[in-house]
Amino acid sequence: MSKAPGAPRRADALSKARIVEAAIEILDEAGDGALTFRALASRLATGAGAIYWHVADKTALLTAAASDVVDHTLAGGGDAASPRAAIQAVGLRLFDLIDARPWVGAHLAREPLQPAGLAILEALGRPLEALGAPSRARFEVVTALATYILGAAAQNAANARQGPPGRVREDELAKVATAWAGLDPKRYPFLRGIVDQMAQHDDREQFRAGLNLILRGVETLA
Amino acid sequence: MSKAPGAPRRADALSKARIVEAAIEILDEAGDGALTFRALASRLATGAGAIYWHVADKTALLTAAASDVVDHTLAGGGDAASPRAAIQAVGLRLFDLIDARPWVGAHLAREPLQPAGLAILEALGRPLEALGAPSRARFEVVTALATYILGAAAQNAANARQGPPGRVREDELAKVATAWAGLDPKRYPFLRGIVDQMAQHDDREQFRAGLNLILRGVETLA
DNA sequence: TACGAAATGGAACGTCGTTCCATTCATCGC
DNA sequence: GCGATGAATGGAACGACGTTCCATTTCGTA
Repeated sequence: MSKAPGAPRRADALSKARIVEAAIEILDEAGDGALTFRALASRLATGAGAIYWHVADKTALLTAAASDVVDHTLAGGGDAASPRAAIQAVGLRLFDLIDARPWVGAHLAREPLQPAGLAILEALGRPLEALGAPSRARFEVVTALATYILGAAAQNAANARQGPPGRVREDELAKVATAWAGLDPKRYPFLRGIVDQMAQHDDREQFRAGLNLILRGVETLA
Repeated sequence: MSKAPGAPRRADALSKARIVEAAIEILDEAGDGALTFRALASRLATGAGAIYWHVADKTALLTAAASDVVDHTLAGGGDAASPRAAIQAVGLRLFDLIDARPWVGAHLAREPLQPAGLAILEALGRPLEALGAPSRARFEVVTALATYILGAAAQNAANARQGPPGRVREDELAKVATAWAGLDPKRYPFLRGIVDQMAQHDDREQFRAGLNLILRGVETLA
């Protein structure tokens, strides 16, 4: 009687959307390593095999999950005062997203050409011509921005992998700082010289500074 | 009688150096996914358990392998005409290394603070003060450079993962280009506009262009 | 020559992604 | 109304992996 061929078999029927939603919950609660087809099946009260009817494999699952949260993050952008501010805003929004959900950064760095990656390129590229970048350099400039942002994402995700429990970032920094301080001064004079800056730096500010460096470089092209 | 406690039991005795060497061979020949403790044991004509006497785990093995090839690559640097040329040379040497051995890029992006990562920061940092970067910004500048370089490394490694057989890079680009051309013009106007640049770009030139953007930005700080 | 520690290598464990397949259920032609 | 068809399900099973365990061998030393 019902015309929809996809009429649900039960109220809580499986669907790609529901699977991705559950996957995101697991990733947010317990991180990268906790996303398992068994854990996912358990949370959805089904078998692991059933999931494969809706999702090709684990990579596709992570791609869909990353695309979901990235699209949502990028959509939240109001209009900025200047093209430069617009690009900064996109970068910082992505930084904050990956700071909160490191698994996005890890996956994005591993598979850059997924839908989420395209959305990032598009969001970065729009304000670009207004910034004054010559049109023939646009490809090089967006990819440079994306490379930097995704690189920072990967490293942030790597940092987050060791110490998940909350306020231990300072301890981690202190540990790295003492490790650097113990380095051979003959082989690592430069690192020894910036130990203090390293110990006191703020990740978000560091990211913003690097982004500004690229933007300054772009402005010299105009 | 012999004073060395570590005297080899046989001529082809196991050692960390020999294990790392064999691991590098496997990685170079068959890529990331082929490095297995079983495959490694088979190549060394021993058991998987014996390897653990010399190496803590797989991460440590990859870290040692990456450190080996990165140190070797960085050591090959002659003196450059200018500090700017020196930094460009370090970047391009690393790009070529990772282009030839994508597994290095994949591991470096996943674990940035290993010995290899420190060597990269040191190599980038030395020419920096001569470039005119204010000393209080040195930390931000090196990490920005390293973030960009390691980001490009990760993406290059990701590209290499799909099509290992030699001269198919052009085909890959063409495939991505037609995919972009088929994108919804309403949602992706910018990407549609740079499809041609994307189809014709050269990876190494693109990398160099992004590096130059950052270096220009640094020079505005002086 | 006998002993203890370094070193070895193969078996075994637990977990993962994925495949397979018997079974269920809603739909559609008769 | 009623089987037939195919979408959808879920649990068992497969093969491979990283890692652990342990019986055994080998060597320096007493």
